[in-house]
Amino acid sequence: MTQGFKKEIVRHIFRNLLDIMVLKLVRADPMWGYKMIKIVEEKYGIKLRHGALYPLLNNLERKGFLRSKKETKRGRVRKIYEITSKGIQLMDAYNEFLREQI
Amino acid sequence: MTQGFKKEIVRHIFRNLLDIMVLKLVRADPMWGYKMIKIVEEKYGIKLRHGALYPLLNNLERKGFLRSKKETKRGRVRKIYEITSKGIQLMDAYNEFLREQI
DNA sequence: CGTAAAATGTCCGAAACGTGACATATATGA
DNA sequence: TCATATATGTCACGTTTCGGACATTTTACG
Repeated sequence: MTQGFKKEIVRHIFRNLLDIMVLKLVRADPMWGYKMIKIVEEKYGIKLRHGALYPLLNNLERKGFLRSKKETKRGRVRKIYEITSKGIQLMDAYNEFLREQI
Repeated sequence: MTQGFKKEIVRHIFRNLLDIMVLKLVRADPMWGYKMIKIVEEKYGIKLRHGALYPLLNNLERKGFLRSKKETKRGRVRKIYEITSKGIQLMDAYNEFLREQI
């Protein structure tokens, strides 16, 4: 019954609430952009385009919801993002509102 | 604390999840577009533009999530929308997914 | 050595989208 | 009668957004 909409719902959410989903991912576990793409692909079957994700990440950092530090692991330079207290406040308020509404 | 984000969150949701919010309104109480505008304005302080709302409503009907019937009340022709079973299924699946995720 | 994967970045053209204007019809109250 | 409120619709224009391409660096593997 409900599973018929699953795919379009997941698509809808990653189209419209990508910023929220990114904050959620980073909050659960600090990580870098490339890893998000892999996780989202295997968990949800959605291919995030890095051409959209990286500018979004930089944007979220500029607005103070995320902070990043560069980490070099086996020669690979990664930008590890973690959520800021401002980001946590935003998410909590967002979740609260969604729960009330839905 | 969290109230600082309230306004931008409400804006964010009505920007990105307007279709979901419309389905929610109609599900709770069948109504016409103009009334939605009034309700959203007084409940959330958001001004929905009818130039965006009416095409959306027609779209949701075309996709089978809403159905409408014309009603004339004191000379005013209203298009009363009610949610279809398909619309209910979509909302239930959507809410379920959101709850899992958030 | 050459290819694929990891990792991030920018940018252009296309598509999607919202805003505000134009349009129409009736009712109400001053 | 005139303005305002109710009620819905379309459309052009500008903006925002998005996909795919271009670009670069290093590692891993055959």
